[in-house]
Amino acid sequence: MEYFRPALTCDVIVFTIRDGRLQVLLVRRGRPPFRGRWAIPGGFVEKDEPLEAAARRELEEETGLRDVYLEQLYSFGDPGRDPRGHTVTVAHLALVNPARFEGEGARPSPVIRPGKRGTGNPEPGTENLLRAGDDAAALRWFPAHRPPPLAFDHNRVLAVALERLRNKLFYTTVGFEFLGREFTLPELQRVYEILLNRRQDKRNFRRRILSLGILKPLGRTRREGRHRPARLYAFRKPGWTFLRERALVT
Amino acid sequence: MEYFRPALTCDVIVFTIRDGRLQVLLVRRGRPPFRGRWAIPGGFVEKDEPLEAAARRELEEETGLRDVYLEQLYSFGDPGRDPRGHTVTVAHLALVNPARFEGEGARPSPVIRPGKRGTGNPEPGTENLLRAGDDAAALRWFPAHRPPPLAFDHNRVLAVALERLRNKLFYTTVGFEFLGREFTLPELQRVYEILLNRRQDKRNFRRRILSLGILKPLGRTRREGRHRPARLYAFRKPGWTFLRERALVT
DNA sequence: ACAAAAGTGTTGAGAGTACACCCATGC
DNA sequence: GCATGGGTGTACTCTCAACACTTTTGT
Repeated sequence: MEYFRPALTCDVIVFTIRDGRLQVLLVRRGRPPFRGRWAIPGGFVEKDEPLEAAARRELEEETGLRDVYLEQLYSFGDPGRDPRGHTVTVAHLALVNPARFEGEGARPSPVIRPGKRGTGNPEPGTENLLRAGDDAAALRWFPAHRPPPLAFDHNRVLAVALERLRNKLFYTTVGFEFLGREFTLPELQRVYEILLNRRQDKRNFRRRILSLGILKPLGRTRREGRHRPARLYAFRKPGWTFLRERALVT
Repeated sequence: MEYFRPALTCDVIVFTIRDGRLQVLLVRRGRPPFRGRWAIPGGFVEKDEPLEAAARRELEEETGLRDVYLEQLYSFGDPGRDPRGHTVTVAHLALVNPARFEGEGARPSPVIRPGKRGTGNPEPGTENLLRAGDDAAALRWFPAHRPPPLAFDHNRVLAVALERLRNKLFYTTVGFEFLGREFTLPELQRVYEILLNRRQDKRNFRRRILSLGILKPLGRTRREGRHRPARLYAFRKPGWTFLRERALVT
C-alpha cells in the first residue's frame, strides 16, 4: 500500500500483589532511546502477528513470564511519544499471582539480571520464573503507585492501567486473577483491601462473595501459621465474570 | 527503524437513535477491496497524527460529521482481516444526536450520494449534514442490531462496539450523548428504553435521575404535539460521568 | 493457657420496585 | 370536551452497613 506507516509496538503492564501492595513489573532499557531508564516491557509487532500474540511474545522474551491473564488496555499514538519517530503502541494489562515466582519473590523487589537464554527449554517449575531478556539490562518490581520516571510516555500508560484496574474491580471479578486456582476468603479479602486501599468488614465481604454463587467450596483447608486454618475455595468459571447486578465491593 | 510495519487505520463506529431504534452509520466502499460492500468509516493514519485526530479526520472526510462525542474502543490486528496485508485498526466509538442532521433524517434511512467537496466552507447550520466523501459511493444509517454483511472484520468490530455501549450505559452517563444540550426527561427515558430494549417505570426513572443531582432544571418547557409540554433540563457537567455508587438504570 | 486469625447473625437505614391518578395542552 | 403524553406519592421488599463474640489451631 502506498501510505505512510507508523511503527507499531505492543506493551504489557504487569501487576501483581506483593509485600502487601500493588506492584508493577518494569525493565531497565539496555539500549537507546532512554538507555538505563525503566520502562514497561514490550516491543515491535511482527509481520502477520496478532496483537495479543505480540504482547505475549514480548512479555516472555523480556521477562520470562507466560500464561498470564492478559487483556488489551488502550492504544497510544501521540506524536513525540517516541523520539525515534511516530510509534503507536497497543498497551495490554496483565495480572499475575505472585506465588508463581516466589523463588525470586521471597526477596523484596530484587533486581534480576539477564540470564542465559536460547539455551534450550527452562527446567520444569521454573518456566515462569522471572529473568531479564536480551534487550533489558534488568527487571524489577516497583510499587505501582510510586513508579520511577519511565521511558517514553510510560508513566501515563501506567496511570491509565491503574485507572482501568480500579474500575474493573467494581463490576467484574478481575481481582481473582491475583490469586491461584485455590484460595481462601481471607486471602481474597486482602487482595481487595489492598487494591481499594480500604478495609472491608469480614462478615459483609464473605456474605457478598458467597451469595454471588461464583465460588465452589473445596471442603479442604489451608494451614498457615499458628491459628485456625482457612477453608479453600475455587472459582466456578474460568476467567473473570461481569457482574451486572450486585457489586463485589463498594 | 529496521522493523516490519503493519499498516495502521482508524475506524469510527457512529451510533445514533432514529426511528425509535439504535442505528449505525455505514459507508459503501467505492474501491477494492470489498468494493460495493458496506463498511465502518475510517482510513489510514497519517504521519505524526494522533489516533483520535485521525479518527475525526477520516470521519469528517467520509461522512461530513464533526464535533461528535468520540472515544477509543479497541484495536483489531488479526492477520487476514485485510486482504491487502497486515493492517491494524484502532476502532473508535462515536455517539451523535440525530437532531443534528434532521435535514436528511426526516427520510427513513436514506442513501446519501457523494456531494461536491473541497468547494469552500459549508454554509452555517449545514456543517454537520451528512454527505459521502470521495472514497465512499454512498452513506446510510442501518439498524445497529441487524447490519448487512460488512467489509473486513467490521461485523465483529460493530459487535464489540454494541457490547461496550451497552455496558457503559450502566455505570456512566454516556446515554446522554444521544441528546442535545437541552432535553426533557421523557426524551431521556426513551433513549434508555431503546438502548436497553426494556420499559422503565416513569416515576422510578425520574426519581433515580433527579436524585443523582447531575441535571439542572432550566425552568422552561418544550412544546411538542397536542399535550402538556415537558420541562427542559441540561446536564450539569460537560461530557459524561462515572457513576460508582447508584446506577442510572438496572 | 494463650496468641492469632478464621468463622458466624442480627438489626436498622436506605434504595429499588410496583403501582394509579391528576395535569396541561392542541384540536 | 376529549385525546395525548407529562407529571406526581406511597407502601413493601430487599440489599447494605454496622457491629462482637466463639472456634480452631500452634506453641
